[in-house]
Order: sequence, then structure tokens, then C-alpha cells
Amino acid sequence: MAKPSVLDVARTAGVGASTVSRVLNNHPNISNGARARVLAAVEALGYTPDLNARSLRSGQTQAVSVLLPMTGTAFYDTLLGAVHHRLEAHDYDMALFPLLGAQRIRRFRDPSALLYRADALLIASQDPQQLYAGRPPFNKPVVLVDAHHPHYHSVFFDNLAAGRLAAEVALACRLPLVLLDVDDVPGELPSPVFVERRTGILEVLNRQGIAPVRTLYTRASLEGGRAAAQLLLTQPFPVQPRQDDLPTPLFVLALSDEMALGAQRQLGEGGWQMGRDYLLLGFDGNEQAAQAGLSSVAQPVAQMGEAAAEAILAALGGQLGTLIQQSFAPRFVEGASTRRSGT
Amino acid sequence: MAKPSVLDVARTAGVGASTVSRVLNNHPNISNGARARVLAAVEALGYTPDLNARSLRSGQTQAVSVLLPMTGTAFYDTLLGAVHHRLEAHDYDMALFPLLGAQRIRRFRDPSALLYRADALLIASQDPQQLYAGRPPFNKPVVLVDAHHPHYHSVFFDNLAAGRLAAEVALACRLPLVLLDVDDVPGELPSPVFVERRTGILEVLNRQGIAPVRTLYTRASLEGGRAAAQLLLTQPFPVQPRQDDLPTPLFVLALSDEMALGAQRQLGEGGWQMGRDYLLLGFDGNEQAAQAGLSSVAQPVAQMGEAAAEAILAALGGQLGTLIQQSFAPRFVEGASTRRSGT
DNA sequence: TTGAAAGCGATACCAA
DNA sequence: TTGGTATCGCTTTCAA
Repeated sequence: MAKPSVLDVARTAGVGASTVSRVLNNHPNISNGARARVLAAVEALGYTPDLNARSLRSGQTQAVSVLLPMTGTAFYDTLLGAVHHRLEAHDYDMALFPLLGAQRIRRFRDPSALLYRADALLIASQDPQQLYAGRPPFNKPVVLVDAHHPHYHSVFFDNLAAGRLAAEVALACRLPLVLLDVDDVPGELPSPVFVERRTGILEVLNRQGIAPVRTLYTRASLEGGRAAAQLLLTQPFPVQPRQDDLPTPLFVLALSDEMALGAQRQLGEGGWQMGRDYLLLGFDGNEQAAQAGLSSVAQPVAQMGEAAAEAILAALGGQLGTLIQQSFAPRFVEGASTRRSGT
Repeated sequence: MAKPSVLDVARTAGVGASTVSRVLNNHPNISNGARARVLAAVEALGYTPDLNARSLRSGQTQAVSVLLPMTGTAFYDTLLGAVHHRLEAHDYDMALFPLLGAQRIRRFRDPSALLYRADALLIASQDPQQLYAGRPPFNKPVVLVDAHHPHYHSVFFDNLAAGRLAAEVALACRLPLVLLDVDDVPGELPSPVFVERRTGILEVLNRQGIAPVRTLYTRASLEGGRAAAQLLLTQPFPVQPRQDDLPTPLFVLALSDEMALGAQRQLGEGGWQMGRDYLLLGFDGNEQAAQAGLSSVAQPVAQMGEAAAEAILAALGGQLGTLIQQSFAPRFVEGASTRRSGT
């Protein structure tokens, strides 16, 4: 037999089609008898509503599309897990559309792309202006997460403040500063996240008239951190710890915990001792890094995901008079890595 | 003004609604004049078809859903890039539904989940039987990629054969064998990929009555490879190279190139020299690993993605009498890492 | 080659 | 609290 429709259910239950619809959509003012018979009929027939018909009539899809870069995992895992969790509670589902290569935005120029078959669009870690060279062809709510733009609802970390905070923590130690910075990848847009952290750091340093004794550019990954640390080990210019009687530790400031973690491992394997030969600070509040004793300027990823979901829901509810610009402040999470030992 | 519909376009162009539809769907037998006027009207009004109405009427969505684990990136990047490329050529779009935690399959029990609003379902690296404890609630084509099951169209690597091939390469060197194996993650299903590679390897070893001198269990990542290699460096039981006058290199066989790459870096940093102190072989055909000179039992990821897409398209076209069980054979890609130096 | 009209399967309005 | 019916926007059939 063909897939049953509301009419089949209605006939089986001995009620009208609208009653079936009302039961299925939890409308008030339904008698218990009718509800029970409808549910029984649904069960008996194995009825499943047709989403296309539902959407056509109601004008809603109960879906949110997420546009995201296909890089990294732990971060998006946490972020999108939180987003999905909140959306789910309001009966919204979520589909992901990874960018599959920076050049392939063409795919989303078409307003009838699957991406836009949704009630709202969440753009992660991307500037829509740059991405679309204009606006997305979508006249429903658009929310940015881990990115911000004055024309869009934005939920983001204050990476500028994070940079400043990190620099202040570093300066307070009064040690020679090594900056593990992120190299631009040719052909890709530079990540605004790292640009802002760097800007915040340099702003504070400049104000104090202090410069890093060394800046190493590398990939924004654990292996990148390792590579930079290796340079520190093998080319210990301009300060070489562990040879004086009063060694001067280096303060290594990395633009991400991933990089910091890599540096820690590499330096440790090279015989440098944390607290004695170097101090270390990263960004993100990465759990692995915290377990390894690393201090971090942390950012509440899951919380931000929830906030983004709330922003979407509010926009969908039409309860959004003004533009949301919600920034999350960084928090210094102290571990062993910013404490000198044996003093 | 409200969103224009076919009727608006038809009025503007001075034709009937069906003519508009025909033009938009590239039907034959349309006069050039009508076509031109319709296209002009579409342009003028900024008309975009309503996908819900289209799907309701036609019974098709022109969409394929992909169910995938939210781990790894390079692999799925390549795989899904290839899948999407083929689908796109046939006007199908693609949406991703990551598993966001092993326990959350509940989300997909509901037959009216967004996941199933598609013409076909692609399941990556998962056994549907295990996943659903039965069948997915979806009576349209289902294709498995990087996984196989006798009841579903499957496109996969022959990891068993890959394991055998790797073991044969290793045995041909007649060196003490160290196996870098993958540790089970508690709470997660063991990956069939590694199970099969291991089985293939052990099958060949057993047949020859040979056992690895050492098996190290670690995470299936670069860092996992590093950790295992570190054990090799610091606890050089039972064979210690570099101290005899005639050193015996170890043959290190890792279940993935990622792990092999990690091992290579760690051993290199520990002073072991590739070709003299150890040989190394991994799986996957990872590009980074190849650049580092690693030999690999490679698997054509993009090719497999394309094959999976073709399987979907064939199933959608209804041209699929029998069940597809397409396996891709491994290929030994020789680099420097399996050649002894100075002999 | 074209237009009128039926119908896909739901929801929402209105009258009862 | 309920059922009948119009309607969402499109594709398809049928007749011209």
C-alpha cells in the first residue's frame, strides 16, 4: 500500500483531517478520546507526515542550516553539539554545509541551494561579506557565530580582549617574551580570530614599549607548535636558558592551546623544564592542554554555542528588535605553566 | 511585495504557468520566443522556485543526505569533496549530518528527521545495523561508503587485503617487526577499518608462524604514533639498534599513515635514522606522509568517493538490479621509509 | 507548442 | 471541540 496520508489516518480514526493535524501538532482543545484514537491510527498505519507538504503549507521547515569551514574538529564538535542541543529542545533540526574548499562558495550563490531550505542560517567562523561579496541570498534570520559583523546578529569571543589579557599576564612575569604566531596560509583568508588575538597582544606590548625577543610564525596546529619549539631548542637565540647559573626562563605565548601543547611536548622532549626554563600560555581553554598543566586564556565554547542557538530561536520567534552583538569575555585559567618553579 | 510565484512570472511573460515550469525544467518543445520572455520575467521579478512545492509535487528533493562520524577531517574532506563533485554534476545537492557523539543516534530514529528529507542516504564509515539496531527508517536508496554490509550497496576499501599486503611487504624485509596498533576508545564502537587491517596483517603473520616482537597500542593519531615511538626510544626492548656494530633495524608497521608520521618524527628527534635504525610502513596514502618519504599501503579516497556518488546516482536512476559491493584494492606506494640505507 | 485545471499532502480558517 | 474546505506553489496531464 502507498504511504498513508492524514486522510487515511483520519478515516481510520473516524475523525476529520484537521483533528489529526491538531493532535500531531499538539494543539490545545482536543478531547482525550479523539487524541487517543488518532494516535492509535497513526501507530497502526505507520503514518509519517510529509515534510514537503507541511513546509509548503506552513512556510516553515523546522530546520537550521549551518555554513562552516571544514577544518578543525574538537572546536566545532563542542560548538555545534551545544547549538544542536538547544535547537533540538525547540524541535528544530540542523544540517551542516561545509565549505569544501575556499573557492567553492559558488555553490551557495544559488538562492535555491539546499542550504537555504531552512528557517535560519548560522554562519560559523566566516565573514559573510567576504564570503559572498555581499549578502547571502536568504531573507530569513542569519546569525554569525565565532565571527562578527556589524550588520548581522553575532555571537563571538572577544579575541581582542583575550589578546590583551594574555599580554598582561605575560608582562606581569617580566621575562623575555617569545611569541608563537600563526603563519598565513596562501590561498586562504586569514582567520580573523588570530588577527584579533595578535592585535590585542601587540597593543598592550606597544603601550608598554616592549617587544617580543622573538616571534616565530608557524601553522596553527599541534605540529606547528612543535616545529616552532624545535627552532627554540636548536637556535636558542637570543636567550639561552639552562647554561647560566641563574637561568632566565622564556615566556612563550602561543596564539592557541594547540600550538602551546605542541611546544610543551617538544620542549619537554628537548630537555627543557616547564617553570624553570620556560613558561607557557595559550588560548582557547582546550581541555587536553589544561590536563597537561597549561595555563590558558579560555573561551567558553559550549556557552557560545548555546547563545548562538538562543539568538537563532529569538530571531525565529520574531522577538528581536535590535541587532545582537554578544561577545564572550576571555577568562584566565591558571595552570602550572605560568608559575616559576624553585623561586 | 511578496515572493513571486510561477503565476506572477507567467503573467509578466504573458504565458501560462505550465510554460514557465517547462522553461525552468528544460523541457523540449518550447518556442524560443516563449523561453526568452519567461527568462526575462524571471530575471525581472527575481523569481526563485519554492523547493517545498516542487518537492511535494514531484516527490523528489534533489538532495542527498550524508551521515558521518564527526572525526578526522582530511579524509572526509577528500571523500566528500569527490562525492559532492559528482552529485553536483547531476544537480543533486548534499547536506551533512554528523553523529555528534556516539550515543545520539536517537536523533535519527524519527523517520521525519531532516536527515531523511532527501532522495538518498549515504552512510560513511558506519555499520547501519549497529547504528540503528536494525534498518534506517528510510525506504529510498541507501549507500555505504568506507564501510560495507551485505544488505546495502557498499563502496569500500578492502582493508583486509591491505593488511595482508602490508604484512607481506614487512615480511619480505626479514627484520624484527613492531606493530603500532590502535587502542579501543571506551564508549565508542571499534572502527571496522582498523579491525580489518589488523586481521589481515595477523593472518599473514600467523600463516608464516611469525609474531611481532612488540605490539604497541595507542591512539589512531599523529600524537598516538609519537607516544608509541617514544616507548620504543626509551624502552628499547627487545632489540636495541645503534649499539651493535651490525645494527638490526626494526620494521615498524603502523595501522595508519598518521600514526606512522608521528612515529617518524619522534624517532627522528630521538636520533634514530630512517633506513638505518628503522623502516616504516603505514596505511592510507596520506599526502603529508608521502611527502615525508613514508611508504604506504594506499587507498584511493577520491576515487572511492566518486564511486559512491555513482552508486547513488545509479540507484536513483533505478538502474540497479543487483546489490553493489564495490571494493577498492590497496596499492603499495613505495617511499624511502621501506628501503634500508647503506647496504 | 501551449494553457487550463487537477492534485501532491499538509495546515489554517471558519462555521458549526 | 470538531469537520469541511480553501490554500500553499509547483508539476503534470489532457485537450486544443
